[in-house]
Amino acid sequence: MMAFSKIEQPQLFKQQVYEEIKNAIINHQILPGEPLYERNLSESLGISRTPIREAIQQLELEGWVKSIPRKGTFVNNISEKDVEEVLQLRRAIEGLVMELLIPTITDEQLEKVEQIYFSQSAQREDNKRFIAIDKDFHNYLAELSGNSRVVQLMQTISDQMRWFGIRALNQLGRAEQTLREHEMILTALKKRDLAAAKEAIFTHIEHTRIAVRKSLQT
Amino acid sequence: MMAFSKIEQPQLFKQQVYEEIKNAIINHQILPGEPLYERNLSESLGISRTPIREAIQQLELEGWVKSIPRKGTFVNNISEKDVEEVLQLRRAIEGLVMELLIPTITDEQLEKVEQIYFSQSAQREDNKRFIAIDKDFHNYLAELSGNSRVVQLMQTISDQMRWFGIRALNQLGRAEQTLREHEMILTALKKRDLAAAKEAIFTHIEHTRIAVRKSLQT
DNA sequence: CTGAGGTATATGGTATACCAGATACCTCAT
DNA sequence: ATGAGGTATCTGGTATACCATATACCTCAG
Repeated sequence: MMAFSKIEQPQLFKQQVYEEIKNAIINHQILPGEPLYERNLSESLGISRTPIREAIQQLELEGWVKSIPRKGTFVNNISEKDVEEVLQLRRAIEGLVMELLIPTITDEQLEKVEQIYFSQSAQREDNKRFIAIDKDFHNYLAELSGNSRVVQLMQTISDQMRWFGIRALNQLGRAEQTLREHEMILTALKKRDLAAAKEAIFTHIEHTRIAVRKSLQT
Repeated sequence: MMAFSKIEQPQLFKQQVYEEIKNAIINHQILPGEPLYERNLSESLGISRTPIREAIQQLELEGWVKSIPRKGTFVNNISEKDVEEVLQLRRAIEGLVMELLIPTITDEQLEKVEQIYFSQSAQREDNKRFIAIDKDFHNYLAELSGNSRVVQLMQTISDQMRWFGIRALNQLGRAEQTLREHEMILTALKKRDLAAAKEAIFTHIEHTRIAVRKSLQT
């Protein structure tokens, strides 16, 4: 018998629409306050309203848009409060990740973390890739926590960070600072030193907070 | 001009259906593995499939059910892993709540916490009400954090706790222990003592974990 | 000119029709 | 008896039709 590869079921429309719109929001192609009309999207994408409604609902549950019955759905604003909230949450979650991580991390996993760190270092000139790898770094650590709810939460947090933080890296020296801080985390992990790891991640988040706030004021 | 009261817009079907099904799951009227067929629900509830689909999607995003394309959607199981995951998350979130809470809590708010504590104490014989007030206690603390994302997360966590923990309270003396632990938290809050508050909440969660695990084994 | 009230036309909410994949069962050649 | 293959009938996915509300604009009496 031939070696057939498993046929994967086709991706549902609603999932594709969800990704598409979310990316458009994160990349600031759709701005806060702008409407998302179902019929409009339906025509643009060449599909019916049903999958679009479902994609929009998911976006609303994740806080990207706000739907007002019989008026429309609109992209939410980013306030300074949002930044504070997300970063407070991130601090707690990544602290937890460190606690769960340290007792179980293997040498192979540490190597992979280091590898991500190196590839990020190599891309320090390319802002977009740098940010993509930054996300990988934090999400991989979340995966190593072994807690699927934490992984999911961290993904949402990463997306929101990308949304309002994409310009924070343009600040002079922020990329280098990020790399130094990631290195601190990596070093602490290698030693399996929980206190140092938590301190390193907290410092990193605090500096990120400052950078993001600065970028919002401009 | 007469004093008219504002007309509130009617609740959407999908929201009602969502509540209904979620409660049925939490109260173990629908058991893990059981199917939720759209047409079936549609007939039972006397409405069309559209709002039902949207309610089911929300339930899926929150992890209550799993939808398999063209097969059906089924109530998820509760594994010990789920208990661990939720309680790990809860520990991190409620720890954060304490950190955010202590510097800002007012005397009036403290009084309200105490009031909730008293009313829970008064209902120690009525399991159902006791659990409802327990939820109020923790959710109110979350509100005082001033972080809306934390509030929402805590609500989801509370629901899941209710789902797999409803029998934990049947254990001998668990209600009294819960009350003592809540009192510890309250005392620490009154002193604005962060370290003591965190220790108290961590102890409470750890004991809850043990009780829930025991109740799952029976 | 002004503004109350009608009206056309947006919107999302809901109901319904139809499609394709999944499944169980039946049929029938072996 | 058995099992391959057809078939009826489940399922969710998608498209479409229709409804009520919300809104902007128009009309016309004053």
